Amino acid sequence: MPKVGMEPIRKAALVKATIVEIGRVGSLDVTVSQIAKRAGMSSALAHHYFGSKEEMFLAAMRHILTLYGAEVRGALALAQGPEDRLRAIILANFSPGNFRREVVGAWLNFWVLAQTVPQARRLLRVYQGRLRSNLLTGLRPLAGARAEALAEGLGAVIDGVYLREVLKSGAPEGRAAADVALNYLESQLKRHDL
Amino acid sequence: MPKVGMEPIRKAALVKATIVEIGRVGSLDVTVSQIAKRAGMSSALAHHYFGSKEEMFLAAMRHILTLYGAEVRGALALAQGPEDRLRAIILANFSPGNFRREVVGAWLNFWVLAQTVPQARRLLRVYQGRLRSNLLTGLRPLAGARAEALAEGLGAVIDGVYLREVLKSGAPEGRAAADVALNYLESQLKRHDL
DNA sequence: GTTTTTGTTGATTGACGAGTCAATAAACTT
DNA sequence: AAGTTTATTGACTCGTCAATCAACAAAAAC
Repeated sequence: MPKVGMEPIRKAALVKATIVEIGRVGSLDVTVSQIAKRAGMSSALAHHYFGSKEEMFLAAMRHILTLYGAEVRGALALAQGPEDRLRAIILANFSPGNFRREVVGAWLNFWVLAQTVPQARRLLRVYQGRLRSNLLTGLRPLAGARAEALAEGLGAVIDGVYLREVLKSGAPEGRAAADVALNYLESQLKRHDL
Repeated sequence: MPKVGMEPIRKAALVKATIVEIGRVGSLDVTVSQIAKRAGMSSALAHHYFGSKEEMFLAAMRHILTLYGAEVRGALALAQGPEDRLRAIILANFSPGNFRREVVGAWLNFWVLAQTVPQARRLLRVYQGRLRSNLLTGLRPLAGARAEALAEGLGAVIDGVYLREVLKSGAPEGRAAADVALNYLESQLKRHDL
């Protein structure tokens, strides 16, 4: 019963299913059939809408980045003043959502893909740029000329802490992870006074 | 011309070829045939010696960790006093060798694998444990009770900076990356005085 | 000098998977 | 009502690849 206007619905379902499957398997070694099945359609239809598996992966990443961006934006909307903004950004980066198996799987594989697939690299650059500029608006009033270097460092710390947290055994503790990054920030800002 | 005592030679060649191929392709999507060909033998022989592809991957990781361990040990041997030790460890982590395409590919995929393959996770734990204990012997005299937390943080910073550095476009600057980590250390130690 | 162990590979198996195609059908257009 | 667009899938193609096997050869052991 072909209803018209299915395209966006199907695409959304496929994107979601792609993320879930990557999380389930832990790698990009998922078949289009698996994804399509989870999304409740035939693999032929998946190909019809996305053309190729790689397109599906890229769409999935775009979706992850969209969610991430929305979360950060939401957190920033409530923040008052530079310190609070920075705090909000860091906490958003370690929110529970980012520790869901699917999201973790997506990020790790995203990094692998960014090595070789230009599209993926571009997306990663978007994420890094956004984070950087968000951090900068918070840092400039507090650190002046050192803001640039600090944003760089904080970005790296956030990624590193996240990586450690998701690869340790046991349930990830987002709050503890965020504290490491917050601590970095605090100590760097204190140092500025010297 | 079957010479006896080939096993270690063949295995070493396969491990090396595995690492090179992973680096070339940028993912674990390498075939046993590709690896065997690069190592100058038939794929059947590769299976003969390693049994399965996964075994090859794990052997390759063990090799990477061995090289890494040797480099750190070598750097530590020359270091005098805690500050110098810490400095040596950080610099070793950002040595040119760690930025070779093959090594980068191995690490990124290693992280992906650690999500799901227990053996890989165990190996990663070995690396983290070694780094942690190395850092601790340097940190304890300088930071006392805060040594543990600092080692944790420094480990994360090292991973994060490395990740950023290898994923940026353009040739990686190991020295600049190391400076971020050194800077973190310095600022955390200064803070201790307050 | 025969048997066993070690090294080696071409050929094969068996399975799986990405992407295509032809066909079916409902819904819009004119 | 005829034609076009959109939705949908089962069947198929074509390729790949991990793993196995049978066979051959040299060395070592007995």
